[in-house]
Amino acid sequence: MDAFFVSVEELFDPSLKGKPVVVGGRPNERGVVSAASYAARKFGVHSAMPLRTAYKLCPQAIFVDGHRERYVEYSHKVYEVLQRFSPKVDMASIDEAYLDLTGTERLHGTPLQAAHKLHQAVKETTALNCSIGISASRMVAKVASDQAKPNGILWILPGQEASFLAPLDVRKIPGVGKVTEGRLHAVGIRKVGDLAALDAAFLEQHFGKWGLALAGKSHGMDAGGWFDTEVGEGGGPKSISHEHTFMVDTAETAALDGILVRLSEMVARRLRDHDLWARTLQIKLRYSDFSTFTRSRTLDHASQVDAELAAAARDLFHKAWTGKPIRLLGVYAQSLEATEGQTSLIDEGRAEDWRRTLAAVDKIREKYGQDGIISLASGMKAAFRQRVHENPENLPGKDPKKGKLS
DNA sequence: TCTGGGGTCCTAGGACCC
DNA sequence: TCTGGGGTCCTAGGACCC
Repeated sequence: MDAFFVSVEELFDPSLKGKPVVVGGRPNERGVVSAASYAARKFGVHSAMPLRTAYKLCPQAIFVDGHRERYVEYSHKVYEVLQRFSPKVDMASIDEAYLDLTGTERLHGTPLQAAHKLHQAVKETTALNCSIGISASRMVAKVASDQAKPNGILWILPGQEASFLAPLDVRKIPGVGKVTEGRLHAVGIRKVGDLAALDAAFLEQHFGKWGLALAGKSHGMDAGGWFDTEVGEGGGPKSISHEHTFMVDTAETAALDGILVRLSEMVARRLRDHDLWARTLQIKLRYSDFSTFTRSRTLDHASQVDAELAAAARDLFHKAWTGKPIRLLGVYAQSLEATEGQTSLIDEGRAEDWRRTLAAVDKIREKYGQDGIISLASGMKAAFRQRVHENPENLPGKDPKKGKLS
C-alpha cells in the first residue's frame, strides 16, 4: 500500500489531502514518524525519524496521532480483495502482501492483466492506492513494487532479475540495513551489480552465512531466510510483546511495577486470545542514556496467566535494575505453545480457577475496554462480583450483597 | 536529530546430555 | 593426566522490517 497510514487518515479527514502530513503523534512527543505524506517527504521527513526532528524540518506539517484500529480494518479489507485473486496470500505486514498467482492464468490472464485487475479492485473497495511488483521470486517482486511506487505496476520478466537489480543501491535489498550497508561500502560495494560481480566464496568469507545469501539475492534469488518459504506457509505468532516508553524517565518503583503489571496483563490477554501459552518470559529495560538490557527466564510451566507473567517480569526487573531512571520497559512472551504443558496435580485446581476467572476478566475488558480494569487486584474483585452476579451459587455460604472478598 | 512499538531471524557462549 | 564429538536448550544481544 502507498503511504498507507497517511492515506487511511485522509479517508477520515479529506482536508489532509495533498498537504504535508505526519502520522505518529504530536511534534513535542517522544516518538517517531510512523508515516509521512509525499508532500512531507519533500522536506526530508521519513518514517522512523524522531517527531521532534520532523517538526524542525517541516513545522507547517499537520501532525496526527496514529489509529491502529483503522489501519487493521483497512488491512483486512485489502486481504479480502487479495483472496479473490489467489488462495495463496501472505500478509507480510499490515500494508504489504504476497500472492502466488501460479495457475490462475485462465481466471485472470497474464500476470500483468491480473495485476491491473487487482489494482483496480483494491482501489474500488478501499479507495486506496497500492503498487504492485511481479516476478518469479518473492524478493524481486518486493523490490519491484518499491520501484513502482507510487501507484504503479512493474513486471520483471524471468531472466531479467539480475539486470533489474544491478543499478540499484545495495540498501534496496531487503535485509540490508544501515549496518550491512556500511560494511559493504567499506569494501567498495555500493550497487547490487557490484555484489553480483563478486565470488560467492569471497562474500561468505567476509560476511558468513549472510554473505552467501547476499550473493544469491544479488542475482534475484530468494536465497535463505523468510523469502525462501512458500506463499501462505506462515503459522501463528512466534512471540507476543508490549513495551512502553515513559513521557519522562522515572525511577519510582511504584510507577515501574505498575507498568510491568499492566504490560504483563496485556501480553497474557493476547496469549489467551490466540490460545497460546508462553514458556519463556523476557523483559527489556532502557535507561536514559539509551543503553538497553534484556533478561529472560524459562518458566517451570507454560503460562497465559496475568499474575504468573507479572511475577516473573517483576522479579527479572528487580534483579537487573540498577536503580537509575528508566526510559522504557517491555514484556515479551516467547517459545509459544499451543498447550499448557506440564502442571502438577496440586496446581490443577488452582489453574482451573484462574482459567475461569480470567475468562470473566476478559469479558469485562471486552465490554469496558482495557481500562475497565485498572489492576489485577481490582480485576479479580470485579470478575468475582461478575461471577456472583451471574450465579449467586458462586459465593458459597454468603449473602452476595454483603459478601466479603478475600 | 534524539531516538515508538510490534515483530522476525541470526549468532554465540555455556550448560547439559549421551 | 589432560582431556571428543554431536546435539539441544537457555540466555543475551543485535540487525532488520513495517
